[in-house]
Amino acid sequence: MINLTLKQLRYFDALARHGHFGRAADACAISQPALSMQIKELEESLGTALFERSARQLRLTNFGEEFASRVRHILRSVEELGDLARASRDRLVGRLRIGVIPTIAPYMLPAVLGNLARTHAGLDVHVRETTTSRLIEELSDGRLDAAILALPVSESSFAEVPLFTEDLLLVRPGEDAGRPVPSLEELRAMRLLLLEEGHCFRDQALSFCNIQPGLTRDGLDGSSLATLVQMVGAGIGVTFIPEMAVAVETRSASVCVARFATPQPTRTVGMIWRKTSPLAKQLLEISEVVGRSACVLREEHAPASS
Amino acid sequence: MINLTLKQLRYFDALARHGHFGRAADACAISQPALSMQIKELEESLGTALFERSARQLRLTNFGEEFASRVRHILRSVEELGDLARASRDRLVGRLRIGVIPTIAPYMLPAVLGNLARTHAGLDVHVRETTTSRLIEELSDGRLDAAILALPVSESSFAEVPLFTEDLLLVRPGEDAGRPVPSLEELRAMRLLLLEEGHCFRDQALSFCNIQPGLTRDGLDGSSLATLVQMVGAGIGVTFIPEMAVAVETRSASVCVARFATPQPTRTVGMIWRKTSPLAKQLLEISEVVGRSACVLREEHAPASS
DNA sequence: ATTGATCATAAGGTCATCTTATCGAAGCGA
DNA sequence: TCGCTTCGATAAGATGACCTTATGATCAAT
Repeated sequence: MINLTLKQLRYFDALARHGHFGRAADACAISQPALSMQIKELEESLGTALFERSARQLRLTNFGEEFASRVRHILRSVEELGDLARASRDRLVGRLRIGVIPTIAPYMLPAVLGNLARTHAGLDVHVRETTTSRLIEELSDGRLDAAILALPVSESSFAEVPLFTEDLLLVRPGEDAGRPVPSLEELRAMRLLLLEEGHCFRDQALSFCNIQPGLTRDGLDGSSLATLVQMVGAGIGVTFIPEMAVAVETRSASVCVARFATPQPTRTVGMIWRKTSPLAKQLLEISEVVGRSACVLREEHAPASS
Repeated sequence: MINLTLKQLRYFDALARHGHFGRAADACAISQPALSMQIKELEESLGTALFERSARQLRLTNFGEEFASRVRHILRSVEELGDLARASRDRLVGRLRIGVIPTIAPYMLPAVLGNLARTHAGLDVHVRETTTSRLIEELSDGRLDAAILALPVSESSFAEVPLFTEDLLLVRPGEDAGRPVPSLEELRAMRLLLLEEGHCFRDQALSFCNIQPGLTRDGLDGSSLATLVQMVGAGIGVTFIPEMAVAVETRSASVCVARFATPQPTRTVGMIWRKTSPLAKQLLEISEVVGRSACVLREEHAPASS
């Protein structure tokens, strides 16, 4: 097989343009013999003459003409590789695949996406909403670049950045407004509506109540916080929601939201990515944007601390 | 400026395809460290990571994906350069610009072009018809690849190949048929019709008659052999034509053609090209095709020797 | 804890490529 | 016709790019 080098093509291009070994060599910042030799080698490896050397003039052969036009195209493409690298070196650009768990996505994404669009124009954000375990799996094998979920994740291969910690609040039917916040024992006696298995938020609620994950009493699992809140509004039971969901979810339901006595249940929302990700630096930046978006969100909508 | 090498791009492509340093190195027939180093250097010169290296897996970065697709395109283009060279190395292909003088072109070209089309399919022949001096000029500065004309040309920078030598015949009005062929003295007394200045055939005729080129007596120069023959048919005078023109030019005119006594006037038709032309080898081939075309032509149509 | 897999690093040798110096051919002017 | 100049090719030596083998580091799996 022929083994051309870009160097040869660059020299050839210069010679084709200048039509003069000496000047072309200058243009390439090499000596004339070096250029002569490379051109000779190029012609030998092609098995064809590219130039016709007469005493006074240097001319491209028929084949050389065609060759030159292709070579120019190739050299341009190679230059573009460099441009592409330069462009993507500084700012994060292109596709960013980010996963978010369902108890965060609907509340944070609008603000986050809005802010990212402003701070990282040209970033093409793809969002995937699913459970923590799936996010971790997809992150691991490169189908995602980052994930926003409840910490801790404790995977040593991931970098973990906490964004903020928020309280979990109790949602009761509207008529319970004003009643004292139940103690843990009272809570355990109430009908607690939970998300389906697999949602970390379910586990967090159970953990707060000191209930073994296996020992849930009924099949009244909801597939989203919205569903749970609506069920609460219908008087079926009580549930938890995180602060960030309060404004959205309790607006249109006849429920009331109460803050637990300290120690309140909380969850820490954070962002994770593969430690090996070359986007690490930019992801840290992005995590700040995300964090700020979320704080604003929480402070605007959460009920005052009790 | 960035200085990429094709080698790096080839290695990168292999690594992108295999996703494994060891196997990619095998595919490139080099050792794994050699590949590692080239990839590292490539990434450094780009200033961006192309791969994300985790313990177990090798993955292209976002940028790497885009880079890979462009690199593949470039590598394909480079391969095509090789193909192009291989294709044009063997058979002469592409444009061939050939010049022919006007006293040859109309008679030889039909046969020559036909034969070339058969023997050198894919050859795109461009014909230019003009005087010897212009042909030489255009050949010199590369606007033509070869020329067919009357030898000798005596330019040391040209290769000269004689194709054949043909006799020049006398064309007289039809009623002169059967009359003895005039001697040189008688000929000089007759009204000799000639081509315009610049045509070598004019000079050849004058030279045969031993007339100084400056001393032509009247303004009855024709711009083509056809014109001259028609004028002879009209009884205005006599003229010469080369054997190859006899069949074409005397068919439709009331003229008769006579062969001179030996030593007959002759002209040698040949082909020339720049000695430095890389087409030299193929041009020699072509000159044979041309020569054969012309011989057949002459033998078919010329009147028998007296 | 050990082993195996995998990629990075190190050290040394080889070959490609560069440089300077020089040659050879050809055009050009005296 | 004889230098003189220009231009590309060639030669020889120096440098550096690149490859190889050997080894290190890391991480996962046993």
